Amino acid sequence: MKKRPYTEALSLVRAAGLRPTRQRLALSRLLFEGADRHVTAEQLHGEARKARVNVSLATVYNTLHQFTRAGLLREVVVEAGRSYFDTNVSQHHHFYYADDGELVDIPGNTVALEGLPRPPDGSEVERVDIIVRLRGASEAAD
Amino acid sequence: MKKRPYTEALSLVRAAGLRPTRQRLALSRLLFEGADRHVTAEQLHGEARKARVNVSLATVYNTLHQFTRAGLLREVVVEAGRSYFDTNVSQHHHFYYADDGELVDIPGNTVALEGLPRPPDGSEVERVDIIVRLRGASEAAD
DNA sequence: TTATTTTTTAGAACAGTTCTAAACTATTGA
DNA sequence: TCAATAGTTTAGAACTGTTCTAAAAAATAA
Repeated sequence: MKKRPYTEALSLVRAAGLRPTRQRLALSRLLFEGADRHVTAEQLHGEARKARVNVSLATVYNTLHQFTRAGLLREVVVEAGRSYFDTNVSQHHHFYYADDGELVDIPGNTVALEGLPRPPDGSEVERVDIIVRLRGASEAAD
Repeated sequence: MKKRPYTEALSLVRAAGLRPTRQRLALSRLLFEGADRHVTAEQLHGEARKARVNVSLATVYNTLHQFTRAGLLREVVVEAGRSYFDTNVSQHHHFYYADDGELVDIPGNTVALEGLPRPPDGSEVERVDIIVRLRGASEAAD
C-alpha cells in the first residue's frame, strides 16, 4: 500500500528535474497519489482550489507541461477544445464517451495493430494514438 | 475524368439537404473538385478569398460543420488547437507530421486492429481514430 | 546571509471557434 | 410575377482554452 505520499510527490518532482515548490508538490499529489486518472487543466486547478492550495491556472498549465515533458504525464486530445492529461504513461489507448466527455483506458497489451505502413525516411514514430469514440452512456442508467 | 464541376458541387450541397447558395457552392468546389484533402477552416477561408469568393469565416465554419454532419467531411483533431476537415470519409487513418503539421492518409484496408474490447452495453462505436504521430521531415530534405 | 536562478502570479493577450441579430437570398405558392 | 416565409450570410462581439508578460516571490548556491 501507498505510504509517505509527500515523499513520493517530492521524488517525482525531482525526477522531472524541477524545484520542489509548494505548488508542484501539491499538484503532484493530486495527480499521482491515487489511481490513474485523466484530468484537464481546469479540473486540476479546481481540485487544487478545493484542497485550499493556492495555485494559479498558469502554474497548473506550466506544471502539466513540465510533467508531460518529463514523461510523467501524457496529453490526450479527444476533440477540438478538449485535452486531457493522463497519469498512465504506459502504452495504451482510449475509449472516449462523446456524450459525457469521459475517457477510459484500453490496456495496450490487449490491442494489436497490424499493417501500419513504415513511416517515410527521416521521420520516426513518436507515438500511436487510438481513440475509440463511443456514443451512448458511459454508465448504465438506472 | 472529372467534368461539370458546378453540377457536382450542386448535387453535393443538395445531398447535404442545404440550399445551394453561392458560398456553399464555392466552398464545395474548393473542397471536392480535386484530390482528397485536409484543410482547416482558416485555410479554406483563405483559399476562398484568394479565389475572390466573398465568404465570411463564420460561414466557412457553418458550412464545414454542415458538410460534416451530412457525411461529406470528417473532422480530425490532431492536437490541441489544430483541427482538420478531411474530404476522405472512407475508413482510414492518419500520419501526423508533428513538425510541420501535415496530415497524410493511411488507407484503412492496410491496417488491422485486433483485440479491441467490446464497448460497454448501451454505447456503440461511432468511429475509431488512429493517429500515428511522427517526428522528422514529411519530405526528404535536399 | 546575499546573490543568483527559478518559479509563481494576475492579468493581458492570443487563437480558434461560436454566437448574435440584422441584412440578405432562395424558395414557396398566390 | 410578386410577396411572404424560411433559410442563410455577415461583421463583429463574445467566449473558451491556452500562452505570454513582467514583476514579485521562493528556492538554491555561494
